[in-house]
Amino acid sequence: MTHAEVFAVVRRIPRGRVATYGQVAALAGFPGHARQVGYALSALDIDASVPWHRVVNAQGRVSLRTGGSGGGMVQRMRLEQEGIAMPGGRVPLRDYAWRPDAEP
DNA sequence: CCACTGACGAGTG
DNA sequence: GCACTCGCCAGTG
Repeated sequence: MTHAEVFAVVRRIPRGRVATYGQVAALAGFPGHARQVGYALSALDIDASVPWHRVVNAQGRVSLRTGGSGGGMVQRMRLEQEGIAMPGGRVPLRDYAWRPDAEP
């Protein structure tokens, strides 16, 4: 359950899709460790070579300090750049959730 | 090396 | 829908 493991999974998230913390943890082989995934991402740099912005919480919301230093705005901006809208301030997971089994 | 410190999730009332 | 509880690990200073 190292940060590297988490990043490896996050890097697999296809563009235009989002994954939840719990999903990433499960795919990394550590179901139930969603929190640690969050801790791992917290160590990431905003310019890191990882699509960390595609990771949202189970409610489709951006978990990082929303409104604080504007960090959350960066994530939202990047998501919209990929065509992922956030009506109501949250991502409609029903439509954008990443489905590894649905990949080509 | 020790202690602190966090991007969560699921269940219950 | 909201408030509260418990379970979890690795990195940083």
